[in-house]
Amino acid sequence: MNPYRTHTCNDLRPAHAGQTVKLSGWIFRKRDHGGILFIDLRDHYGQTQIVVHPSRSFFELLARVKLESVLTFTGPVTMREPSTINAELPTGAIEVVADECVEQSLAEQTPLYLAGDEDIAEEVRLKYRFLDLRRASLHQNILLRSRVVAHLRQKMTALGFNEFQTPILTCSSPEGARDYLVPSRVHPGKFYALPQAPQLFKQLLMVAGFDRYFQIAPCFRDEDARADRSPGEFYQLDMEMSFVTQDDVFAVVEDVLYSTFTSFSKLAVDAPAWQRIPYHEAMLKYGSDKPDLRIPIEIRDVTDIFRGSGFNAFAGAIAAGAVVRAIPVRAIKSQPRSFFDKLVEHAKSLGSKGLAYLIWDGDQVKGPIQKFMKKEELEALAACAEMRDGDVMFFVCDAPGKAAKMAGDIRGKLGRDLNLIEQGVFRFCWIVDFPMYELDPETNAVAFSHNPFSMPQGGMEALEKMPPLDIRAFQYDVVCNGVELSSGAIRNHRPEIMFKAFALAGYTQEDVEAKFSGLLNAFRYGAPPHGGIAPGVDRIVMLLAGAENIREVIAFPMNQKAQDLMMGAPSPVSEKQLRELHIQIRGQSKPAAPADAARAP
RNA sequence: GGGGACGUGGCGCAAUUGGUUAGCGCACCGGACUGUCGAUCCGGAAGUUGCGGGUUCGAACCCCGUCGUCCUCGCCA
Repeated sequence: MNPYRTHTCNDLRPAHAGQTVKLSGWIFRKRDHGGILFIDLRDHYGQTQIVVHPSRSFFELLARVKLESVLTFTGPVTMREPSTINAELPTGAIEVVADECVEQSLAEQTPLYLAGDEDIAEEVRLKYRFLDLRRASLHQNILLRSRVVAHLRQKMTALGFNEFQTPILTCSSPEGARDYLVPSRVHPGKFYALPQAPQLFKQLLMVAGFDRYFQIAPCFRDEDARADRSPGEFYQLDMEMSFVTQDDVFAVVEDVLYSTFTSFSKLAVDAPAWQRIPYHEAMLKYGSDKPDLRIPIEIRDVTDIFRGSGFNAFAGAIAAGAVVRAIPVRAIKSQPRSFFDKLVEHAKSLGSKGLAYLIWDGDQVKGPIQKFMKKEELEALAACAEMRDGDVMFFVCDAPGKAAKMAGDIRGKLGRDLNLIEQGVFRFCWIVDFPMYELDPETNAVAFSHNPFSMPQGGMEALEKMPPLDIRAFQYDVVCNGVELSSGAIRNHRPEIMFKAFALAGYTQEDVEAKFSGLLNAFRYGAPPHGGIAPGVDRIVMLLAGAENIREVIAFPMNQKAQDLMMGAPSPVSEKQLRELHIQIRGQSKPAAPADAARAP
């Protein structure tokens, strides 16, 4: 018989009454009445009340033992008196009367109190992650993640995808984010890089004829953190398919994500097919390429109405190439003056010179810029967003990209501050038709705007005949509630189109050959048209868990500065290790720990 | 690298905005208690207010610097 338990802490019910059982777990809470002691014994599965009578030899030990100690109890399952049944607990109708007690591991006082619901500083939670993970909310989030990953695997396999592993030690990629580098011992001065994504490998698997690839793929990028972006590493449901169009990729992703979201959340989920919003339309209407469609505000372009108007601040800027974006909001005229003032301050903090607005009040239009506007101009503004009594229209004026971004930020802030965000729903959309190229704001040169390996829409003909900035790529994002869940593309599998695409961005054929020889070589021996996408697993689980922060769905996350406070990573290494790797630390920051670190080579 | 918020016993917070011995809840320690389920009651210990400097008769509070955490911008093909 197992020496630790016959049942888990969530197994026992009235039907077990009379049986002698053995339970092991952590002491979650104690209620000591002197003449009787109740212990809530907790394990992964649940909790069970243990009753200890003072006649027992271990009564004194248990009265003093610290919470979170691990113990094993043996005794009979007993029905509780009706008045003492705890309907809140699945095991609340019974209790186990302790006849024997074995201490497995006594705990010191824990640095966080696990039975409470108080907020705890992240630093403490991260340092004692193994304790924080015992708490119900985080424990459940990690379990949810486990079930989601299992579901993704099952679903992908059912759809005919094969799971692969790809190298973790690979080579640095010339484009994209900063790499994590691993020095080579055997090759002085050379480095491996951790993959930012298995992008090239999955394309090579398509060239190898595997047809449908997927992987729950670890990705490593040395970029700074955000609330929805853990530093260092994250996971993607990486997939790639041969002989597909964009529509085929969309169908798979809609199937997988819809089934995942409906399986693991009670919230309403947009049923496929999800709406497709061209990139330019998203930037215009929502001021973002990851719009939160739960916010019922649509931005308008009103440049033409302000062009030549009496409001010189805008009219002058428009003459110099600026645009005006209007953000109409319903029924907020009664907001206090401070609301508007704060919003103006917010706009200034975004880099705007101010934030103009007009208030539709009865049959009048009021507000700081009203006096500059002609009656017909006000009527045109009212018409473009069907302004009615009580509505307010905010205006930003700047260069097109900046104006869109500011308007989008203000749209989001209004949505949050005014509680306009639709609750209880996952709103999905595709952002499609990303531009292939954009102007580098510093050099004013044509540069790739996203993935240089995407197939340009129209292929070679588009590259040869269209103005580069008008060319769109077969590139797409899935967005859910304002969170970018994934990016993907139909790939460019034709070397001659690739050379041309890179040429427009200023790369010679030799550049491309030098940087991407592996992929190019593969494409010279028969490559299938292919495409794919890679939904972010952490973000999917974050949405499903309703978590505000991605660390809430990662068992062992790093902090914002990419440190693991529990393990102490990153850490200094010994001089011996550095020598083996042919590494010498530059500048002031010498490795701290080993005594021999100071000895110069 | 820039901006913002925060930093007070183990944990979460407060301190009438510069004024008595820095207070409260939880956890902890001691005592009481035979039916609780965030037990209750009584008592106790625990603080260089992140650190360093400055202003002041007097600083948790104001100023300068510094460190740390989080949010954000840059960055994330």
